[in-house]
Order: sequence, then C-alpha cells, then structure tokens
Amino acid sequence: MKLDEYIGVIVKRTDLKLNNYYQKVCNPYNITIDQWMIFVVLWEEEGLTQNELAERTYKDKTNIARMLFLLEERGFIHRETDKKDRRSLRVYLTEKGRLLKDEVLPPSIEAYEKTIAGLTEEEVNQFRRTLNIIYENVKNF
Amino acid sequence: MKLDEYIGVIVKRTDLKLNNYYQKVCNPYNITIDQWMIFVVLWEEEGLTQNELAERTYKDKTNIARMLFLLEERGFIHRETDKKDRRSLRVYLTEKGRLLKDEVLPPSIEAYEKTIAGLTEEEVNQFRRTLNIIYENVKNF
DNA sequence: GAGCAACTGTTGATAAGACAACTATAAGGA
DNA sequence: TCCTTATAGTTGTCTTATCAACAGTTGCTC
Repeated sequence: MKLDEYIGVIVKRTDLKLNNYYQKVCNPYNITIDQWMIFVVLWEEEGLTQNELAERTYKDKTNIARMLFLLEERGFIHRETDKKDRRSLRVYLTEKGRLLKDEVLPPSIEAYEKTIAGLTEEEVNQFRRTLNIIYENVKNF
Repeated sequence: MKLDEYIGVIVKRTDLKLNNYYQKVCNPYNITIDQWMIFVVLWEEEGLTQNELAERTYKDKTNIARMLFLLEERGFIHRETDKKDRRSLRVYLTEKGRLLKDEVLPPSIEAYEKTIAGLTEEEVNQFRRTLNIIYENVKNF
C-alpha cells in the first residue's frame, strides 16, 4: 500500500498546506495560526478556563498553557484565578486582543472562501460529513 | 464565523486524531508516525535522495535531514554520498529497516480499514477528490 | 475533620514543522 | 578557466504536539 493511499497521509498533507496558507494570513498581525485559533474562540466568548479552551481548540491542555503564557507575555490576554475553584484559571482578552478581531477576521473569512473555491455547497457539506465520520472513527484510540 | 466552520480547523482536528491513532499503531515498534511515513516510501523504493524523500513525504528537507539522522543513529537506514553528485545523499534501509516492513505493514493496513469504516467506496473516493481540490486551492500560497 | 481520588494547571523531555542563514558542490556561460 | 547561479544538505531558532510526572485544590467518604 502506497503512502498516498492512506487517508491519514493525505489529510496530513492537506492540513500542512492549509496551515501554511492560514499562517500567511496571520503573519501581518504577528500571530501564529494556533494563536489565531485561540483568538477566534475568545472573540466569541471570554472567561473560559484553560481546559475549556483546550477542548474547543482541540489542543492539549499542556500546549494551551504554554501558548497562553506567550500570549499573556505579549499583552493579548490576561488570566485570573477562578474565585470558586482556585485550581482554574479563566482567560480574558485585553484591549489589544479585542482590537485584533476587526483586523484579522475579514482576511480569515476571505481565506476560507479561497479554500473552498471550485466546490459546490453540497460538496463542502458532504466533505464535512465524511471528515466527521473519519474523525469519529479514530477519535477514541 | 466560528472556529469549527473553518475547513482548516476541522481538517487539523481530524489530522491530529489520525496521527494519534496511527501513532498508537506504530508504538509497539518504537517508531513515530512520521518515521513510519519515511519507511513506507523506502519499502517501495530505496536509494532516494533526501530531497526526493522530502517531496514524497510532503516534508521539509530540513526536517527530513534531522529525522534521517535519528533513524541512522538507531540503525534503521544508512546514507551514501552519490558518486556523480557529491552534494546528494542517497538513503538505503539496513536489514533492520527492511525487516520492519513485515511487522508494521499489516497493522497499518488494518488501521486504514478502521479509518474509513462506515463509508462506501464512492464516499471515500469523493472525499479524496474534494480533499485534493482543497489541497490544490491552497498549496501555492 | 482525615484520607483519598479526581481535577486544573505546570514543567521537562522528545519529535516535528517552518523559516532563515549557511557550506559545499555542480553547472552554465563569458 | 573564472564567475555566477542553482542545488543538496546542515545548523540554529521558534513554535507546537505528545507524554509522563508533578503540585495544589476540590470533593467525597468514612
């Protein structure tokens, strides 16, 4: 069985290029594509714990912790200990982090459009469905 | 636009889980999923240069060099300077690397089957086509 | 209350992806 | 032959993924 026949391999290949592309969109704002993911979640809802943020971005809590450390250092977010559960840290955007939204969101949406160029809406939906089945097939291993 | 709506995000999410899954298949043999990719190529054809190997695995030549260094250190491969072009290194499997094939290939194929469980052949083909269109859409950015 | 398990987040280590800068070799033209 | 340009691979740096081990906090049970 050749390398390209494995679904995992072609998904990875596409993921890498998608990352490169989205990263180029993020470059002018000096954020990484993974930091962008955190922002997209926080622009919708602030005050999440690190664990919640990890779930929503599909990232490991370890990485979230380190990424948030960098973002805090650069003044995009700040973290507060939850008063009721002192184990938890809740994450909030700073003004600097909030202002980024208006700059970054339009080119992000434009990038999305370019990603699916040449595909019909039904093809995109079918793609999402199939991708989801594959995700469910492997997620518990 | 929410995080999950971006194609790049759901592809990444699936890619991570696929990696986890394939990595678990590789664990008993003490190789990483990315090393597995190199092996799959070399089991088909030895004597490729590092650049060729990078192309076929969709990896950066920088990373290929470092991965091959590790594999060489562990005795799975060896590299020889090309006689005609002394800039090039050609990569060959050692006996240890070749023997791995019979062990690793069957569980790899089994993993592939589990990946696409519940999908028809036509759905898988359509998925490959769509994924390819997305790949082509973004690969040159 | 004391003990213990479960949970939140951190630290350390290894592997990999991306990019820039570098060395050495090769190839082509003046 | 000399010079320029292109190519193959390496090194350094930063970021992220994964895993194991750890500290502190919480909640449950006795």
